[in-house]
Amino acid sequence: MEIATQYQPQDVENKWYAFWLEHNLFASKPDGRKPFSIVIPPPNVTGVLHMGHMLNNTIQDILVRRARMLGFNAVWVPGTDHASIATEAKVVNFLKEQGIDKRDLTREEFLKYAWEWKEKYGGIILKQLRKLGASCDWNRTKFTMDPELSEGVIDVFVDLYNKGKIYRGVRMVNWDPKALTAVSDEEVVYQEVQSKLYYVRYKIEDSDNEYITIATTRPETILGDTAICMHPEDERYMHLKGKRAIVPIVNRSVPLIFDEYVEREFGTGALKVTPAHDINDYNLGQKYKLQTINIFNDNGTLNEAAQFLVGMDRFEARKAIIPLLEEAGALVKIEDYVNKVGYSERTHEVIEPKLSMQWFCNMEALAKPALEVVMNDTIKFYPDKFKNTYAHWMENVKDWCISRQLWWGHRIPAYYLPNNEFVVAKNIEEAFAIAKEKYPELNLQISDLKQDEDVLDTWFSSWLWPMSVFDGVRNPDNEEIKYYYPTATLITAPDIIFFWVARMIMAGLEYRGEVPFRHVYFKGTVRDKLHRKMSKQLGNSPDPLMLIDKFGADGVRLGMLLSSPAGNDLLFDEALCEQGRNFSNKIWNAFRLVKGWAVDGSLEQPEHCALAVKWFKMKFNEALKEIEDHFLKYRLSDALMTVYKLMWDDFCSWFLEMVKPAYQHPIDAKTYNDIIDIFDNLMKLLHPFMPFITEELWHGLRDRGENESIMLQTMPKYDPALSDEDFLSRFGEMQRVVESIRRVRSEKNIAQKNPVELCVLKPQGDSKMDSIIYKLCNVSEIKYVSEKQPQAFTFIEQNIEYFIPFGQNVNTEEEADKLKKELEYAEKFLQSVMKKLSNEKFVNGAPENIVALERKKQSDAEEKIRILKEQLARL
RNA sequence: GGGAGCAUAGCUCAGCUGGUUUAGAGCACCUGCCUUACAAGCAGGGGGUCACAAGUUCGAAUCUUGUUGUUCCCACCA
Repeated sequence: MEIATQYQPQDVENKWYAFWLEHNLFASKPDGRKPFSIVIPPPNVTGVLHMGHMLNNTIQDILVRRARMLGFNAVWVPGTDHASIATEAKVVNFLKEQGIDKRDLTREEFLKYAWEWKEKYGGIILKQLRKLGASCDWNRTKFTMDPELSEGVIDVFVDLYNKGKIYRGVRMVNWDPKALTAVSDEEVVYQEVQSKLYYVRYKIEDSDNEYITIATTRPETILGDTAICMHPEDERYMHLKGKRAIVPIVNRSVPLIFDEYVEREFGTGALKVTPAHDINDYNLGQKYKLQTINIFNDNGTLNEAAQFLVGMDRFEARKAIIPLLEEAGALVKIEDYVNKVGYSERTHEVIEPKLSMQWFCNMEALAKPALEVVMNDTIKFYPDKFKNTYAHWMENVKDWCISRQLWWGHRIPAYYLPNNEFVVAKNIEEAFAIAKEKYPELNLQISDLKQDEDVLDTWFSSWLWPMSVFDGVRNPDNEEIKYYYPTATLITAPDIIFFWVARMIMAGLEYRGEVPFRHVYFKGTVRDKLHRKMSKQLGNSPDPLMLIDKFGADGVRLGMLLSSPAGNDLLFDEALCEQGRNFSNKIWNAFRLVKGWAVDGSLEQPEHCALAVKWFKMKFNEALKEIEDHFLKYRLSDALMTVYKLMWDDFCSWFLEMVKPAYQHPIDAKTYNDIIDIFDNLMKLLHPFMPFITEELWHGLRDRGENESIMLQTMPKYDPALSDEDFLSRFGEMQRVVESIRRVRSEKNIAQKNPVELCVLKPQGDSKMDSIIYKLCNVSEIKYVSEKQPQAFTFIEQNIEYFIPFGQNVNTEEEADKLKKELEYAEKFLQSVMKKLSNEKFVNGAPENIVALERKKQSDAEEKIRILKEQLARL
């Protein structure tokens, strides 16, 4: 059989993914087994795969594939999120490119375009996930605006409204003047910007020439000022109590108020108050019953109320107002200033605080039990440091603004009546029925009801995701939700802990009385190796599909995971994928080697092979224990590294070299079958990490049936009965002897093809272990001697002297130097041990076994020193 | 401004309730090898006063306190 020397992943990966789909191996239905479910954090329907998704979904796939092989009925539910702001913005831009303005469209027309756009471009990301090997049950693919999911969202809204948890009210909200919608506090990102601080003086009313100077970063809002505020204990302004000032340009008389909110040290200690356009000013306005003058239109231009610069954009107005202030003699000075400005996360537009009528969800009652389940570890966070962050937010939770002034999303099921009242109901018919009963005097027609124009915040559907994908909101007693809920593990990023994780917990407890997941694994941010976030502007974000093309999906999966402890950032470097690819190739070649051997059934199994098999099985078993422990703690990188070393070092470098038959010689059947068994188990162990190559090689190892897959095999399990400490330690000693012989060969330039003799200063040895030394080291003879050997390279293992005689060629000086170094080391070591042992307090105070250990160290070191000194003397 | 985390080899990280030699891994690096599975490889090697200081202890990378540096979260002083 011809097998290429280099592994070519492309064909293999496509072949097996198609095979898995064809045989429906990702599909799951409730049955008698224990469930293991994961719901995908739904990516934006318009999104394309980036490195963050790669990491996140690799982790999910590993957990799901492993669970399947551990005998769970595992399901991974895929889907996408409608992402109202992001998607609507994309559709608006798309239409603009075609010369269509959203404002010229009706809601229905726009939504028709949006759906068309979604059908055409949406869900690309799910196709891309297949390249990664994601074992999602694709038949279950959900979209947050699917009819049944939407129905659930509306049900929840109506229910919370009826419970009094949802209310409508005027509040200061974060307004995005580009998207023309309110956004939640969590969707605002603050950035430091270089700006200016303007000092402006206001004339004191009824005074000759008295002024008060304030400092502001937003002079254009002067047009909406309705007060000046100072600290009540500020000596400089005491005399102004009870007076009024004149706002420049508009010449409005406003009161001077005093409140402790003002920071005396900042600026002049006097603050202009614009209740309509600043959250703090708004609070002052409420407290002192100030007039509120809204000078902005929704798109951020100045309106009639401003009187001046009407129609101008807020940033233009900020410049244009300067000459007006100068003209009025009000501008005192301008300073450079660095301040923080809030931007909309989605549109990157500067947020404008705005008073508006919005819908809110009261969080207090929902938050309480949700905090508790995390604090008492009903839900476990990995790493658990995020409990702090979570607790802090939950304890200070504020009401959630859930309305968005958009069209793409779940429309709020509130229906307004001609008398300005409204009713909340699942649909217009129900609303009509309620309204008729409530207001018989209105003689209502159904056409009198006008539905609220706003849609719900995207997270108001996402928070139901672990329930809604199993239709558990609409239909809470169905078999699926009862079987799969709660899900096993949520894999997500810490930056959406409040947006999403916290709210899913609230919704789960509210609607099922049960947590939505047992564990939450927080992955880190994927950054480049210079610790910068991946971004389009920097161009430091590699295209995942190109990486897969270059290194294979298995290689990339490994690359993602090689350095990614939970909660730590992943510093991505293509070199990691290269390492993954190299590992694929290593496995591939191990396979080539094994498959290249001829098997001779008549041969006896040699001693060294029997021993090697015994050793590897034990080693494998030890590794299983370690790996199981790592998985329990979600230390996936460590689990992977354990498998990696088991495969590369123990299996390839040691085991295969030990059992490898001489060139063009056949191997005995017993050993061969053991090797195939071992290889088989290694593939199973590796499969969750590298699904493709393991499936390929698993099929290559033995004749498999047409429908067989490694996915359906049982994961090997740690067996405590198999471990034999004594054997492993004797084997380890032998390995160290082998390494020492190699070191001598390397240092003395003795080629592997030249056989050497090994003399051991010891009455007798372990012939079994010796058989391996013969096999690995090209040793012509191992002699047990009672005399030290002259003219030989020497080394010491476990205080036994070994000699490799080499005639006259020994450079005594060099050997002596080496021995001196070793001696020096041993003496220093002995000193440190003696320091401890000569300390009476240590000998009396420390536990016996620790002291005994130190005494053992002492005698070992003394013995070694004695041997070294003898050797030196002989030289 | 408030809070949390981190600081161990060139890089990324392990190191569990203090004691298994004088602190480990992977990558990178250096030396020698195209040896018959793999140069995407093999064999060998070098590299760290565990951020700093003090304390607790017979004993500290590990516990306490302080200092410095760094990251993240929350708040949002015009």
